[in-house]
Amino acid sequence: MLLPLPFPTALDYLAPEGAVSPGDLVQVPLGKRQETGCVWDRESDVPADFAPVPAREVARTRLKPISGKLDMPALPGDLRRFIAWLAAYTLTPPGLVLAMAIRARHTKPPRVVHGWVRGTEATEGLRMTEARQRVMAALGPHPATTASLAERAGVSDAVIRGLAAAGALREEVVTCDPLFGTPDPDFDRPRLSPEQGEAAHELSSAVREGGFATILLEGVTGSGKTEVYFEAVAQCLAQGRQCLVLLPEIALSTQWTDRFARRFGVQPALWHSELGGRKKRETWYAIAAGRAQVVVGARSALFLPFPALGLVIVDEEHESAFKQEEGVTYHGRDMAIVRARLAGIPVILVSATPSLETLTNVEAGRYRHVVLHGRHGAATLPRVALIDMRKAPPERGQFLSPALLGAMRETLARQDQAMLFLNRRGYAPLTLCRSCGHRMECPNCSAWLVEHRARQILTCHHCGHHEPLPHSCPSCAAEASLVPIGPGIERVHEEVRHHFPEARILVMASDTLGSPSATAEAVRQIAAREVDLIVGTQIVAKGWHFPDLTLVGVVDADLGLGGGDLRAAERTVQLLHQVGGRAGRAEKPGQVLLQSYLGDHPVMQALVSNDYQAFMAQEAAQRKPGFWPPYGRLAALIVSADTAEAADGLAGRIGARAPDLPGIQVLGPAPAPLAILRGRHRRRLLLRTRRNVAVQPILRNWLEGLKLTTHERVDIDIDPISFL
DNA sequence: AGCACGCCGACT
DNA sequence: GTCGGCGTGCTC
Repeated sequence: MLLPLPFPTALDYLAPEGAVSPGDLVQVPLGKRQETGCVWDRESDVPADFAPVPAREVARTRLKPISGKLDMPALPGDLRRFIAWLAAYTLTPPGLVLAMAIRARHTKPPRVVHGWVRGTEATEGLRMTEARQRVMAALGPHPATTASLAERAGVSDAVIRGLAAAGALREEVVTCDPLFGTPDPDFDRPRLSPEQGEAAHELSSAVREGGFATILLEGVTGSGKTEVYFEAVAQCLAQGRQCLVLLPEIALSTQWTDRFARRFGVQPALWHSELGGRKKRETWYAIAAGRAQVVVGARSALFLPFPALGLVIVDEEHESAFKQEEGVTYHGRDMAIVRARLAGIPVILVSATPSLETLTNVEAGRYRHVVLHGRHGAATLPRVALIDMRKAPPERGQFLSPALLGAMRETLARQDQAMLFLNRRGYAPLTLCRSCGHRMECPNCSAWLVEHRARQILTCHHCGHHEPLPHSCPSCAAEASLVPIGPGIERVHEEVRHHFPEARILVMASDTLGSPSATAEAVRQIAAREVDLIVGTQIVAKGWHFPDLTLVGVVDADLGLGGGDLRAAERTVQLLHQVGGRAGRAEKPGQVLLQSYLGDHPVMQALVSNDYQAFMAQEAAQRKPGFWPPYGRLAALIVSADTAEAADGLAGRIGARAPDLPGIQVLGPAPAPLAILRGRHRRRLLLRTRRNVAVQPILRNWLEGLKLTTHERVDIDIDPISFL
């Protein structure tokens, strides 16, 4: 029995012969409380790959009996194997992974919806008033709820109750869940170009044949990748199987779901962490019952109990947002592949700028490759040009160069839209005292406080700490000496307003938009041409389609390159390519301008020449000799304690017993880039191995027998992405 | 995770 | 004397 608790192993319970089978959800006693657990069978549910902790035998006489079986669908075998596999791979207690799979469902089954159908009693003997006749006429072949029937017939529910009491209406459970319509694979078949058709055929064939396969669908922004993989979804539906589509930020994806609805006639089921309460529970049950056939979700959707999963799609596979950093750390894209392998079904990775990991797997023949070369319809790729900020800098205290301002002016004069991109929220990233040099820093983290001028506060983007913007320097008490250094999106907005007072400007940032519906409204306004200029952070880079947008200006193209992150260059190219892809998606040609002080940097050269392949070849050549991913494996140990001394002490203890074996290296301990986070002092060690070495047994040996006090912690991050 | 147990300081 | 802080260990 696996319980959703951080135990190292499953526990044993007594059950009458044949009463429960693997996957069943049951109530069991634990100490003096009751817990929900999942029946786990040792043979098939525990993977051999990473040598997990063996279960300890408990004397038969001490075993407690299960309290009872819950009336809900069992977790399918492939999901159970996935849970066990992921737990072993990430060195997480399996119960915590199980918790992710059953947390949403709670113990209560969803409310049963009843509806009315024609009853057994004839209506002859009844006084058929006009209202009653309307109700009988409004009845359809499917059960209708009281509310919907009353509305259709234009009567109150009293009329329905009267008819029910007389036997003219009969109550039935509503089987066709109105929340999850049935997608129709033939609802609106698109006209595909020959190239698209061929790609769609290849993907559909993989679905038809079944079996595990990983396929990379690569195509420039606007090449119609979505339409193409929709054909694989259609094939999956035609076979009566379920399909899971993972998107990096699902809450923002109304344009995606609308597109789905136009193609398949109904909205897909949505799954993300903001989904709450009843909706979440009902979605979970609809998926478990097979009524929800297509699920679009964030990475957490990987833990849903699909009884008949036939296809997994990972859109924007290169996105680092797929990596879960808190709690159980796992990479959504990689685990999607594992899920598909364990279920024996194909998985399609989709991107305009695939990750080096994926490209390497393609090259090694582990993944298949389907490429779309052309932009759809009349659209052409945007022209990318560099603005050398060393030669033609902006005015002092400003951030937009004359060249960019000129291009914006021309664009607006043509009645087109322009967009400025800066991946930094707030007004200014640093507030500095001019008289003593004091920097405004977070009391809990080693990070600068970011000014948010609209709210008159300084805030930490790592822990949420915020304080009012002071009038005098807290260090030297000088008055009016604090100055903002560097641009944030609010400051760029101010500058744009100054230069274009007549323009309708929209600011798009995750904190100014807040809810998904606000985002959807902003996107609608842009698409409907109700704004002229957009100033935005990362959020504008998503796959939006803005037909009148012809200019994209990147305010600080160098921004992502600092910080010594392994993937900084790769990520910058991917992000800026994606942002640039917003320009010129319809008939009008698009233009992208990059403001940079590092014009010779390979990243800028790759963007200007639009040669992603050459750039990635160069990236590969840099990572290969040092066995950096994907040519080797990494695992990070984040050591934390409540004082710097304690953190150093623990890091030293761990460092001193670091494994010394051929083919593996330990880097550190070193202060983590965010040496203090939420008041905890952090140190970092990095384990690097050859690709064919499993890091899990090494880590297990290394940390075995390590005694930690309550204030000390060691967090393991297998395949780390972020280096914070 | 929750909960009990047990060991120390500070209180009606 | 006991109340309650938290650090430690266990739950089939």
